[in-house]
Amino acid sequence: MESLSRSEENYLKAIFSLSVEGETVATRKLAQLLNSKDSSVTDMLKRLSKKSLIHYKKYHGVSLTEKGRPMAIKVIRRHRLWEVFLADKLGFNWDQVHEIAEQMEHVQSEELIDRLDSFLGFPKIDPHGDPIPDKMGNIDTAPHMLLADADEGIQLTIIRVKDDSTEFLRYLDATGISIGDNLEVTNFIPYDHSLQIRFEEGKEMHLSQKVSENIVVRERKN
Amino acid sequence: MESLSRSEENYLKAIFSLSVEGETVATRKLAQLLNSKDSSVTDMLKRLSKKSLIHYKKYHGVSLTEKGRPMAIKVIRRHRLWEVFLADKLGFNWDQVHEIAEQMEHVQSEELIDRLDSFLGFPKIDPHGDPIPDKMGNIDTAPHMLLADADEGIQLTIIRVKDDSTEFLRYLDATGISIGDNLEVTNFIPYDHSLQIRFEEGKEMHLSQKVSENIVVRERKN
DNA sequence: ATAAAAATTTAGTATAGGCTAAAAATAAAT
DNA sequence: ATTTATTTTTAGCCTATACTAAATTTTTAT
Repeated sequence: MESLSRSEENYLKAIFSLSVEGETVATRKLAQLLNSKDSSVTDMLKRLSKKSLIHYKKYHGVSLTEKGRPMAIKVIRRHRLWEVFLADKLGFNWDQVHEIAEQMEHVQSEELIDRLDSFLGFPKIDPHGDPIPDKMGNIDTAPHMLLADADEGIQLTIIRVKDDSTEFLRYLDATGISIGDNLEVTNFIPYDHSLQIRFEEGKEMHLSQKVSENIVVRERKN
Repeated sequence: MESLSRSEENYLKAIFSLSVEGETVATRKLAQLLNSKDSSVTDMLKRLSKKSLIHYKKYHGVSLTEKGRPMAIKVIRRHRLWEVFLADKLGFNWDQVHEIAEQMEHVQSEELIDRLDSFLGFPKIDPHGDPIPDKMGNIDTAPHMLLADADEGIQLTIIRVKDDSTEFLRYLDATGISIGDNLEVTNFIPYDHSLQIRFEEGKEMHLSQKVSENIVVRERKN
């Protein structure tokens, strides 16, 4: 039950979000995501390993342990709940909430988060569409894919974005793309991997590979 | 505009709250309030002095500069607004809010605090009765005194508490003493500096010196 | 006005967490 | 199967912040 430092929490969160079932997370990827140097990451990995929060074998990347995973999920739960608070209660735009939530997520109080959850009406997703883990650490993982990987002609719904950066979200706002929009890919252009899409209401649009790789969709049931 | 570390903010806040017009704050008092060693305080005082946030002359205590004072007030504003949020919106008791607000007060975002202020309806006081500085740093300083210093027979209103600790606040809850209560001192006992008080509704009570020194009152106008 | 007590500062040390540059291990390419 | 490129780790260093013990200054008491 010892509590973690801000840095340790950030590392766990980063490891969790880079984790893919069965694979291990590379030092370099972590350094990239955390904006720090590979050598600094190695240092911290050793510390986390000593605390049994991660599995670490020199030169072979890391994964969360049974002890570390729930702690990572807690940080993510806090982050996403605060994002909902900022957007729903304080009226922040979805491109502003991430940065502030990065700070709020480190406030330590289990009761605070439970009360916040209740105050917000037990939201299931944050403003970017990411699922919010419940108190027990259960996290919704409905089938989904990147818009970039969708086949032509399939009916899709945008369920979330992968990139939470201000720049990307402002771009989506500017082009009128939102969570919940229904659309289909009408044409995949192999040359630059860009896509032609058509929204339910008929509007058509052209998206670069980079954009379509940061939009998460699910097949529309019905 | 460079922003301060958590530690620096805590020091400024502590200096502010120990400051008395015209006097200087002693190293030892700060160490006491911050739960750290005199020598650690000396170190930090030098750093704050180098940043021109405090006036510091070796062996003679410190005071805030024109640059440091508004920064201290900002931290206090954040702290008290979060306390209101925790109590009014999340339903925390007044004895629980201080500790959590100690963490939330360090979240850096001017816009966050302004929006929070508005969301809360621009409250004037926090759950302990302490005045909340406005956006410009103006802080209400109406005449007030300690209950311990009040003369017998004067009509008083409890406007705040000096000690925010869980123990003290639980004691007040248990004895039914709240902000806003009207009372008068009926008898001062010189032997142990304790007081006999009578509430407006007639209830009488005996208070130790320690308790009466942590209750702030004003003379009841009318 | 000194001596004793109290407060403060200095000197030296520790820890968390980050960095650079060099060394070592792994992966990729001929 | 070597060589080359990439990734990762090690070694050594730095800053912020705290600590202990010793030295110094100020205050208090005789």
